[in-house]
Amino acid sequence: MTNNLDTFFGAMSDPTRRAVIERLVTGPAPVSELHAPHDIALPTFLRHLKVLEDSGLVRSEKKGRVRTVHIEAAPLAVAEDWLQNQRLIWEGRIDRLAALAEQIERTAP
Amino acid sequence: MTNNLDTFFGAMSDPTRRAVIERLVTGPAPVSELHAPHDIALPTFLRHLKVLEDSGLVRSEKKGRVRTVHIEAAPLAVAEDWLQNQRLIWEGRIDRLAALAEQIERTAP
DNA sequence: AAGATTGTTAGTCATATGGCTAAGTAATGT
DNA sequence: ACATTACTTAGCCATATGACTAACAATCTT
Repeated sequence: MTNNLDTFFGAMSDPTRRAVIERLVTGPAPVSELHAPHDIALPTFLRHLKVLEDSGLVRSEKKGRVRTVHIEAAPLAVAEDWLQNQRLIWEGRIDRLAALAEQIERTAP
Repeated sequence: MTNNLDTFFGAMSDPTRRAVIERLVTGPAPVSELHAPHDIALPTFLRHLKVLEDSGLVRSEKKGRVRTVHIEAAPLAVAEDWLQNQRLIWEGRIDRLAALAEQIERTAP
């Protein structure tokens, strides 16, 4: 499997798509409503939605002629965890450096 | 300003670049060491580094013939915050739904 | 000084990405 | 039935992205 994070970060690297996510965390919406604030052609917008759906960030169901889109929050959490992890490792390193500095302080005051 | 998150997420959407970040959170390293584990040509790898540097995730200094690269953790934190924010909004919505359900329960038991 | 290391620059190539228009389909409103 | 709404599909275009080789430059090492 080509890492999940690939498609996630790829999906989030576009402002239109991030805006859609920002909208969807407040609740599901039909395609037309999601499209409205964006000044791009509908087909172009639909392909952004497809990217989001392919990345697993979003799902949709069609009822009648309306397709309703909703967010799938899990991938957000996965990415958040990854970032947090990196930060913790990095901070741990800082802590280690601080500890080392302190140790040097004690050894050679 | 074209959102900071654009270049950040774009930078993180590539596995090679994420691997570099994962390595760099444990401490700075010269280009050659960063390149070693990756089975791609050096020039190709250098362009990945440039993407990371352009996105502000990484900086580097050259001393003699060795260029040492180190991470800039702030962008990681910014992205983590953004994701956390989205999650909180989403969870807030869940809470509101739960509250609504509870309210309905009480109204019509 | 000669050779090995460690990048760097330049140029090519294939594919992916983000945008468009035009035309089509399936529901729904009148 | 007909028009309108709400997507869908198909196809085109320009630019960006990720990979390569070849050749160059600047340090060490010996």
